[in-house]
Amino acid sequence: MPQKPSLPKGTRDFSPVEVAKRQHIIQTIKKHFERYGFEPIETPSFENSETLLGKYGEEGDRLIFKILNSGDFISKVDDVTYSSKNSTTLAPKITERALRYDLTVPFARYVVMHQNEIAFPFKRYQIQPVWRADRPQKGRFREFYQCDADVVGAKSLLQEVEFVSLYDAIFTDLGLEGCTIKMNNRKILSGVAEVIGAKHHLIDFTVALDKLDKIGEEKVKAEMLERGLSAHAIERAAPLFQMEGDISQQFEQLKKLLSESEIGLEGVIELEEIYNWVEEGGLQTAKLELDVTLARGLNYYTGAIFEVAAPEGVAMGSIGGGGRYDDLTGIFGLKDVSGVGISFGLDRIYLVLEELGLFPEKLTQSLDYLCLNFGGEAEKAAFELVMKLRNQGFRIDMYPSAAKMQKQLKYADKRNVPAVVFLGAEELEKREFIVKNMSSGEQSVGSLDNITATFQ
RNA sequence: GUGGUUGUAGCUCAGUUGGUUAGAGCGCCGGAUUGUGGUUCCGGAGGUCGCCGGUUCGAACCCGGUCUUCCACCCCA
Repeated sequence: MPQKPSLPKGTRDFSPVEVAKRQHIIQTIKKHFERYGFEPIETPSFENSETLLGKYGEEGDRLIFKILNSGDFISKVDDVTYSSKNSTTLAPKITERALRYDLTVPFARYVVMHQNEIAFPFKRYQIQPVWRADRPQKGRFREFYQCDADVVGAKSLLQEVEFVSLYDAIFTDLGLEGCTIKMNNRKILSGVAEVIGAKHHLIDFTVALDKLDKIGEEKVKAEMLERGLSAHAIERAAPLFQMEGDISQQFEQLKKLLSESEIGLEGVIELEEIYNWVEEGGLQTAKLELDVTLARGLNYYTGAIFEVAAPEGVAMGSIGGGGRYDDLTGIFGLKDVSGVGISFGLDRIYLVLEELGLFPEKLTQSLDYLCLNFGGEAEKAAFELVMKLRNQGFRIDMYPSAAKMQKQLKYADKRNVPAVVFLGAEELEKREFIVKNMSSGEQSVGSLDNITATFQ
């Protein structure tokens, strides 16, 4: 009995139209990456487990897909480990490889391994799928694409400015106007933790703060208490909950709050400089905002942090993120290489563009013309015409058999062909053909002896 | 990983307190129309009701398990 086929949780098939739409996004992103001087690389879909494990925190490790060793791997495990039934000690012995979890850590590995061939600063982009053993939800999949651009070996804040501009250029080109680029700085978060006397609770402090827009001030404070912060510390952090005014006023409020913290002030000054640079150049459609509660994906960021939110009214998690990480390659033994990068979430951008109806109509057209088939001598003449037009670069297909016209036209309809070509016995006799526009219904006559007069 | 939710035709969904042969709309195929599609009319095909097991004379419906979907946590693109 044949089994019913199914797809693993969190994965999807893509139809021709969906692939065309995804390619449209990818092509747009690539075009702008290259315009800004980034070069493409690719890395394997799986890495050695030790390359990935421990880089994303405990939570991240849990979400990494581990690949079972091949061969008789159980017999190689010692009895103590085997009988302990402890996944954390057993797993490393039977899974020596794992699917990549993002593109940044494999990139860091790449940089370290190829450091002698690379001309620094190295600007690379990478568009490949990543895998996470997460529980799927809307816009969260177990297999999804990331589109990353990073620069390593350049400490200048000019890099951050370029990335903001790149975000703006790409989202504008995709027709996705009104995106918000939220910006924060790890140094500000560290500084705040320092001045409120919660230096050792930095992570607890930021994780709770990050939820401000979602659960509100009271609940955030409650969570901070629960996470071990003192009431006094929370009280001192009050100005964070009351940031107001335009961005430069917010910078002033932060400076006041952080006046005792060298690192905190440094963070504010960095963002201020980025902001001033961006202001000078101007953005096309995106808005750059300061968001001191932004703290996600904090694991390896050390400086600026970015996150992009879709235009208002679209319920979707962030569609892009990034930041500066000063010592990512350090874990692989290469010190003092500063890096900064951004990422685009292809799958989420797709969902947003779909929801807003922003995909160009043209993408659903896979053919410029369909040539009908009337059989006999006309079929040969039609095939000849089709081949000539293909050689000229047109996307043209010929119906493979002399089926009823009704059927052939219905097929043209379904394929969303803008125009069909008729070349039957009647036309052949006069050395002609007819071109019918499928949306207007208009027909025009062309000459077989001068096809370029019709097709150009 | 925790708690909840969902699954019936290709798609969107009905289906009464458990009771003969499980329905609709859209789509699909054929005809009206042998050289003109997207409109209309007529006809037709298509389902082991997610899967496995249990209760019952009898299960789409009740119970258990499992997979899937979506949601809230966790975390994140």
